[in-house]
Amino acid sequence: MSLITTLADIVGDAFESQGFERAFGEIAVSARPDLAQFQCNGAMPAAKQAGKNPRDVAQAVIDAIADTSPFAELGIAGPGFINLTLTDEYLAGYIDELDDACHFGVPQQAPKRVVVDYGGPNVAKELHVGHVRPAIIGESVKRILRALGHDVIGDIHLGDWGMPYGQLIAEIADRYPELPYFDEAKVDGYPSEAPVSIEDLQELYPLAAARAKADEDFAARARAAVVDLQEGRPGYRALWQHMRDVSIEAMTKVYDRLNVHFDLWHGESTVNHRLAPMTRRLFEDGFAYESEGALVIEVMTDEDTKEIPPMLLVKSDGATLYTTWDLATIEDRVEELGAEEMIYIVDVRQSLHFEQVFRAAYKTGIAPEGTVLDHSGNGTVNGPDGKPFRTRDGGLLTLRDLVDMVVARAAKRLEENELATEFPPAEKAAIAERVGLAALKYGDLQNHRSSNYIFDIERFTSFDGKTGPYLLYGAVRMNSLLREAAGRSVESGRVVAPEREQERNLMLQLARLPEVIERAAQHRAPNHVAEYAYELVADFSRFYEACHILRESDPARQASWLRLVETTLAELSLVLELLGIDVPERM
RNA sequence: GCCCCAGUAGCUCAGGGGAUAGAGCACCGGCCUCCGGAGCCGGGAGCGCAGGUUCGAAUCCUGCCUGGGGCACCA
Repeated sequence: MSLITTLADIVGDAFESQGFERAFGEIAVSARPDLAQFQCNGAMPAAKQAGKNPRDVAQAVIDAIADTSPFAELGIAGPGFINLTLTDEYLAGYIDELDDACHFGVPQQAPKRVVVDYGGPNVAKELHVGHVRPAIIGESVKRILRALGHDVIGDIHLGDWGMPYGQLIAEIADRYPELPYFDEAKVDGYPSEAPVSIEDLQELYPLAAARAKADEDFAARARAAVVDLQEGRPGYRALWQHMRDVSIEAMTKVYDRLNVHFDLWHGESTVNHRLAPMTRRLFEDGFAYESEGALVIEVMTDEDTKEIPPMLLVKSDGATLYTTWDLATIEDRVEELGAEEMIYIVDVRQSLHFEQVFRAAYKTGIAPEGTVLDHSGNGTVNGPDGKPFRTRDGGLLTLRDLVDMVVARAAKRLEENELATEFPPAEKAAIAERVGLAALKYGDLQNHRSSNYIFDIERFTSFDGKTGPYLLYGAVRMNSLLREAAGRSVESGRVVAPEREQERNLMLQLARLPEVIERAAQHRAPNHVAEYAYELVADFSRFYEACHILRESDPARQASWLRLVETTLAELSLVLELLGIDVPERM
């Protein structure tokens, strides 16, 4: 159990014994570390409720604490804050038991089946800077929920079923009419080799899209191709499958580099078989009705004071669209995956879309009561001008180029600082890769998920201050210290009561992980974990300066300090893993 | 026009109805006979405006100003 919930139990018991709800015993890290380590604010609302004096209530609660042995100090301050400070022995005892096996105090919750929907790139288009946030944040959210014991499935939810693929099919048909995919008499036996490479697709797609705008005849053929594709015309399906496969192969390379991994590579197309039965049922059950030739679902209720437009279910030309697919995907996740919770890490600008889809899902029973549907939107990466990031010529920066840029900058910095110079070139390159990615990821994750931030490569790759490289440096230094200790046959032992402030602060910091993870999970906001990683390393650095471990003459204290380093490294490793940041052995 | 989001230090950003609002960068000043100085210690400076709710508001509510985004047959 976490330290803070242990304390909340003790104080909650005391509240209860005085006739109050035990929830008033909630404990927080003190806002005034000069006065106490922890605080409880419950006496003030409790007194309010009972019509009593808050300081009297606080005193009564303190007097009612059954076992005061963990506390060095218990006091009242201000209007009725209960201040708590632990004995050093108690704190050391708690830290002594912290390890991987007990998840560093992180409570394991009743597992829920959760789907995290993140990534969402389109087939046939190269990943670009706009995909970096959902990828990094989604991966972290997935890992954070897993750390709490949930059963989490990460699904990339590819954009693979819309107009773009009709346009591409039409374009390819025009250019290479001799390909077997366009022979209507043929129904199988298509080549296993893709007729187009990912580079071809990336070149063809913008051309086809532009052509569809300018050439009505082409646009009509593209629309017809979409309908044929969705109805299962074998040649089109085969060609589409090639496009999908080569795209996945290309994006996997980039995602792997980012340490982003999906359990499912589902997409819009995955639920194609559900579309017709679902829309038919919704119409028959009276949920969907005709409006301006299209089929829509009313999602506004009597309680709404704001206008919310109906959700478009089927277009007037009979085709489905992304709302239909997203609704069917909810159905699929409930029925096939047993999902109880679906979290969408998708651009915040999609919020109206999700609002409509979620309302429709609840209203129609596609999402059973109690299902959590949550659009936890991400913000954008902006350029120095505060607008969404563009290359110098106004184009979109590809994700691959972005990663290359950051890694190259990291490599240059290593050189400038004459670091890792004696390592073999391959290791040096691997280190630059990790430093660059840590810089990129930490630069992203330290911001709140939903806020936009300015991408500043110089700042992110800087080796000073609150950056990814600083965290790696901390971890590597701990590793190096432990290696040195092992070389001198110095062994770790039981954690003993801290003597110095820096030692005590590090212990208190180590004890905070559980509530950090819970808060991050609750808000789907990895920046809380990112902030904690920095604080942990910073507290370690202070401890490291103040307590010279290898020179310490008292063997018990030395063993305790070494143990503290081991615990810190283990916890930091966990935290960096939650952020998706890889640590090199040395650097 | 309606709706959503944001406005916090010179810059980039955190911040959970609680006490004296925090970091990093930049700027100024210290610290290696010592485990990795990518470090540590110290310094100044801030919640868009106006009301309201509350014992207590950066946080909740209302209005205004500024910026960004979104408003069915693209995704």
